[in-house]
Amino acid sequence: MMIFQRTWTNTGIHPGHIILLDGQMEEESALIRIRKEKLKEIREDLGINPYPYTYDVCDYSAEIIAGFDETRVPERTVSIAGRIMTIREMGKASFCTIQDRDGRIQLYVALNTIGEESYRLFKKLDIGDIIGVKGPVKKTRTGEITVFITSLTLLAKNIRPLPVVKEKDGEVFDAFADKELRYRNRHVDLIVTPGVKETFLKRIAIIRNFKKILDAKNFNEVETPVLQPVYGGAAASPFTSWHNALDMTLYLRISLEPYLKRLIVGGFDRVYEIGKCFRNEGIDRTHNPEFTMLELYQAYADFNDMMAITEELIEQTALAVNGSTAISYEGKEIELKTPWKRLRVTDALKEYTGLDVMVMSDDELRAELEKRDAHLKGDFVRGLAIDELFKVLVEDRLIQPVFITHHPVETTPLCKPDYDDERFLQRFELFINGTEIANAYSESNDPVFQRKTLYEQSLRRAVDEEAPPMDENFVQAIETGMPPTGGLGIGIDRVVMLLTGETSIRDVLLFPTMRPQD
RNA sequence: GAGACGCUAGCUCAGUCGGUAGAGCAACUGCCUUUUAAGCAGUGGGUCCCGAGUUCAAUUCUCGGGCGUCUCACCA
Repeated sequence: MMIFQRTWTNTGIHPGHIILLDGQMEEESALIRIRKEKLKEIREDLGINPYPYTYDVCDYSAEIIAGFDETRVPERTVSIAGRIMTIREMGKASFCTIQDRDGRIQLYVALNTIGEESYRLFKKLDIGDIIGVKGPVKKTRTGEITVFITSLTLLAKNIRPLPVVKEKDGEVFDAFADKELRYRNRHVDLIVTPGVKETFLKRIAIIRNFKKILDAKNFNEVETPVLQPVYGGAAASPFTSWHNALDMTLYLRISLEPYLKRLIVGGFDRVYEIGKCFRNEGIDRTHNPEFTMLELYQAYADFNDMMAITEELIEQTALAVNGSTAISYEGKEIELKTPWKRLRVTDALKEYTGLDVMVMSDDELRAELEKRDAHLKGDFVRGLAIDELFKVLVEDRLIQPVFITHHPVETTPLCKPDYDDERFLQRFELFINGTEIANAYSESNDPVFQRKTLYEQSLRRAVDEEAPPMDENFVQAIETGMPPTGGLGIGIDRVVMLLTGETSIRDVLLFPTMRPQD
């Protein structure tokens, strides 16, 4: 949309301009002007309110078509509302297609059936208008199930024309293709682009199914603060805000973890939250500044239990929304059937690169990093070097689901070390299609250890600005006594991408973050 | 953060080796009572993203800016 700033010699509003909310004016296109004139004619000449209050919707397109019975006499009469998507006018009779909640259905509008008054109204209608109609359902000569309307009610007049997308035999013509326009005008995209609404319905179904599974396991869904005086639970740059009355800085959360663990301490044995997290970092195909995480915590459980839950959530949800565990993504065939392979970080490195980091010296690790042009933030730390080598050399080769386990202890302060080798953690990350989908720990609950590691992590802020600051209240919660706990985080957007076949996170977010246009 | 590409009518796109632009759909007028990318005849519609420079002349060339898309690097 182009915005023009003009000054007018008189103070009157030029009739050819629309005032925008910010006081600027948009030059009005002829298309909008003509539709506003029709609006006036509908009100004044026909005496019809183009924006009435309700309509008695009794039927929906998909159900009418699915339930059609050709032998039924007399025909079934329906009452349906929707948006006009096509109009084919033939003098004293017309066909049009409306789109409702579930899909599209054709209407037949004949002068001698609906009468002169209604036909005059019909002739003033445009693609994009919302109407309510009643009438019997019949098949046309060419076999299309059609409502032969006997009653027409205008429910909302459109004055901003929609892109006209046509379809024949599954082929789409004049698609609303400009991705920028689609993201900025998602309401239009949802109306005119085939498949978009279905993608978001699938997203809704995925989240609903996750909740169903967790609720059945007696997890309690909770809500924790988005605005936090101290952020933590991940290594990331936060968004910063300011509370006027409290005269203090508040951060938008970067993870759900710190408050969910307080609830475990408080006696909720099983909690989860599905909510937005915010990270002030770059935007690309797989990253949006705000994104949705599932985090769950289960008392008296460890990372093995989290693996079982992860497998169940993903496999069952794939079956629920796709009817299959096999998915095709970017031309790759991925099989989500459980159980999934489990591989230690160090074994994965050995398997995919031949490097046996268990026997390599620090200097050898350093040399390997340099060879890949990979760099650590701050001083050399052996565990971080191993983790970095894994990220650079192995991650994107993990196409089939695999639990990568036992990361070096230096990668996070929030996880318990493993029983028999304290250099490694009881942690896993789930990789599918080269992307981290989930991350889980046997959560650290040793308060002395926790205070020490979080303090050490806060010191890393000197070399790594993404290291979170010390969270005293969180440590005190752990000092109160947290039961042994398994914790799991799943990137919802990435799961949705995987299960819908979308390759850009923006195509699974209704309203991706966009820069303002001017 | 780096590179490539794009921005022309409401939408999808042509085009101008520098002389202010076209098509299809949409719109408007007329015809048409079973069409379906309906059809036929006609009409209108554009600060060619913004700014500067070069030039008699810039939508086109050069530079700068804006916004976006894609790829690469980093964080989930």
